[in-house]
Amino acid sequence: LSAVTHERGLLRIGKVAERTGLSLRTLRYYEEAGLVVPSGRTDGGFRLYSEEDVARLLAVKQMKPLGLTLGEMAELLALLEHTGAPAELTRGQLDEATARLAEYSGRTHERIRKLKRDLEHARELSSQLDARLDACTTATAGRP
Amino acid sequence: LSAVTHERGLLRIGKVAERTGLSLRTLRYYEEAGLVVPSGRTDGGFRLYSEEDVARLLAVKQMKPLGLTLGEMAELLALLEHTGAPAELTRGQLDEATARLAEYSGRTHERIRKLKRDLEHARELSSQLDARLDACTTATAGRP
DNA sequence: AGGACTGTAACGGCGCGTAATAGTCG
DNA sequence: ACGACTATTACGCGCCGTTACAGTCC
Repeated sequence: LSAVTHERGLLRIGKVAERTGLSLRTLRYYEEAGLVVPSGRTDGGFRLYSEEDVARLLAVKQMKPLGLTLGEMAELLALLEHTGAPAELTRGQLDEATARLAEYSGRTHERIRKLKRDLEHARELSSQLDARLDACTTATAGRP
Repeated sequence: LSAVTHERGLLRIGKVAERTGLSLRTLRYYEEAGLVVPSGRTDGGFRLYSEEDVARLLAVKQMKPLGLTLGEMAELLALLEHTGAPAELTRGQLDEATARLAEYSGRTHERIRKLKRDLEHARELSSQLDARLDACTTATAGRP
């Protein structure tokens, strides 16, 4: 069995957690949510992740800032796969996929605007905090 | 009673929700969490918010992007109030407040870095989505 | 008096963290 | 057979959304 997993380059959950920076709990939850389902299991029941699975997990990690639910991320990933070869889709499928992509695109642009606002607010608060911190250390310096 | 609330400019929860953009549920929860407790109540039990309360709520809303818990935001607001007049604090209080402020300042800087990373990732995904969207609409255009 | 508003209480949900317990691997 | 790893189950939390039902205001 070990020979097989090594040949095919399958990883158990611990190594995957190491390489992705995601917790074991998160990996199991992603499977439960249908977001990233490991390609296999050992006879004993251990999850086995392929390199593709890992790539998908990294993609998910990158998508996190978009603020989508896990279900939405699953749909978006599927959408990106399906539209990889648009020629193989029927007219109806292509229209549908395009519409869904457009929606996610819109939400992403909106999210970017929100992130910019958040960053601005964070900067304001940061300078306010630092100013107050200065005032306090100055006040401390002028003590007996 | 109406005369009193109008004289003092006290608002009921609905108007406060309108002006802050926060939901009724959120306002009630913030009170429960000790984050923003309305200055008064009517005899019948309706919450009455002062202009100061509203200002505090808006401050809270601005702080949201920092990713603090409601309890931490409460502490930070209290900290900013207490350090408003550092001269009135004992040496120990000032040291303590300064230390706590420094911690929040550090966390804020960290958060800003994270927001920048998130924004970058969101931009990447956005352009990827838009490119795919282009490919799909182009494919659609070249159909019968 | 009636309609708009507000109160409390309770359940639900997402995205995990955190045990607790038991089984699997090399 | 031993230690390291993993499985499932279940409870908890933060931050609310969402009823359901009852009371308040003008």
